[in-house]
Amino acid sequence: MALRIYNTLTRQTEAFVPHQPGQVTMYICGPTVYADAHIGHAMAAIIFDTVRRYLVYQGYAVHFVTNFTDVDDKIIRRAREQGRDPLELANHYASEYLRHLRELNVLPADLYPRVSQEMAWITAMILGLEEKGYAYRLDGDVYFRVTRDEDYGKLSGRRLQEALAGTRIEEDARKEHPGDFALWKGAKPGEPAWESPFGAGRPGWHIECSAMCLHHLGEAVDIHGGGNDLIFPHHENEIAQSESYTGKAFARYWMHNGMLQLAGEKMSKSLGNLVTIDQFLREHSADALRLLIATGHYRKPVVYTAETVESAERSLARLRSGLRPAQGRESTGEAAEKLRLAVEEVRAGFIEAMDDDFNTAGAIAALFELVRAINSGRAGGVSGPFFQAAQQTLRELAGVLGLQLAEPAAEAAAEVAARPFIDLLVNVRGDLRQARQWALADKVRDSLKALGVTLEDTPAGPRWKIEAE
RNA sequence: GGCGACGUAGCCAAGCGGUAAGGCAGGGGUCUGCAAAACCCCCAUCGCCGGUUCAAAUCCGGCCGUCGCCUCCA
Repeated sequence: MALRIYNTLTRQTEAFVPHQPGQVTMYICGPTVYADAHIGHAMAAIIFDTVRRYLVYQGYAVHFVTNFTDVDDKIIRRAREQGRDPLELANHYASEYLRHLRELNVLPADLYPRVSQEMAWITAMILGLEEKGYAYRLDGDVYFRVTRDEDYGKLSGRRLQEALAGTRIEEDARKEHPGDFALWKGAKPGEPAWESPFGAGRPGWHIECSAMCLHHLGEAVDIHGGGNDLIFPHHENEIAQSESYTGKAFARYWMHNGMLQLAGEKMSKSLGNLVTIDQFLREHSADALRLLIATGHYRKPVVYTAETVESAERSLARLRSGLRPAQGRESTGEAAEKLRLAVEEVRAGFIEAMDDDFNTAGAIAALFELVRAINSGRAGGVSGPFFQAAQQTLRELAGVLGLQLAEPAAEAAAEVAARPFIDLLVNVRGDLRQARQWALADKVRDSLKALGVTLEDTPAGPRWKIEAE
């Protein structure tokens, strides 16, 4: 078996064959930076990070580019409201976003191009399109001529005539065709503008990604991705521009992730039903979000509720249980052999699932089987190389999904201040147990529990942790 | 109105023609002074109605319901 990917363009799952053997280029459409990013953005970033990690795991050299839209109507409006400079505002949210990505354990891209720094490439491309008859000027604007592009609509499955019926597009009588979209917008007073052969202005939304992608990754990328809300019009228009410009297929595989749903609706800035990444991370770990997302399939919507997050947290605790140290000293024998075989099976199952269009849910099922095998082995007294190898495999495969399986931050925080006092109480309780003073010992444990400290007695002695609020 | 996706146990969710993965929650047991954790066991015929097939959750048709896109959006 080898990797297969669902391609939005063909609506089929296809064998993955990159242009250059062993090398993969990925371009993922990044956010427009004008407000705090929410966990829907995080979901897209996490999904494509997982795709990337798996490709690397399979030995590909991956060149990963994701952009920032830092020139845009919404940025300008927001900046005006706050009396700030648009680019300064965009830079602020872009660096915030980069911080979020780090916190979510998303690997950094090789490059984060920004519209404001790619103007030469953008205007050159528009000029090229105009020369080929795919674009026309209109009162300082430049539009793409959709009727000139014979296969326009192939990604989203919309025919040009159909798109017109029942559409809510404001008819702009000046345009040749209602579906024509702006490549360049002439400058209006008070707006940031760049000089160009068409006069001062700024790029339309779609052209930037085409230009940056062509500039940094060449005429044909292997994987071009983003949220499924970008299929139309954004990616449809990217294809139209890019292929009209180069005469070549723009992207080999189009991948689109499903939306995060809050209260049964897509989470979005315009609907206002959002949880920001900061809000989420104040109460939960990055692992919890990554696991919640990986539990489903990337093309389907993810249901976000207090209950599904809580479930993810508990599942995570179970995954971590596989990492606890061995207790016995049986390095060989039947139980050890059983564990060794389980590791082989789990790895094969994990790869088989991931090869099938990144079936992370199946991959996680394999992880849980490994956890059970490890815990079972530990209970059976297994230790030594096989036990270590099993745990190492768990770490490694979890890592492909971007899961770190670190103990909760709350416990780490306790190490600073409360640790000596808690240890003191735990020791006193230990003495009480020695003296068979069960009632007092239980009182200490119950009191600690009430304060959020959970105490467990294990063969290796007591262990405690602080529950996150 | 057009294009598309989806409906699997209390919840989340794989499977996509050969007789239902996994997790959470729940029940029983082992261990434990008692717990907790861990381990063992139990817990669904797949929205509804027809059809194709030796065989369907999986294919086809109809119906009901949910969601996304068609406007900025990951």
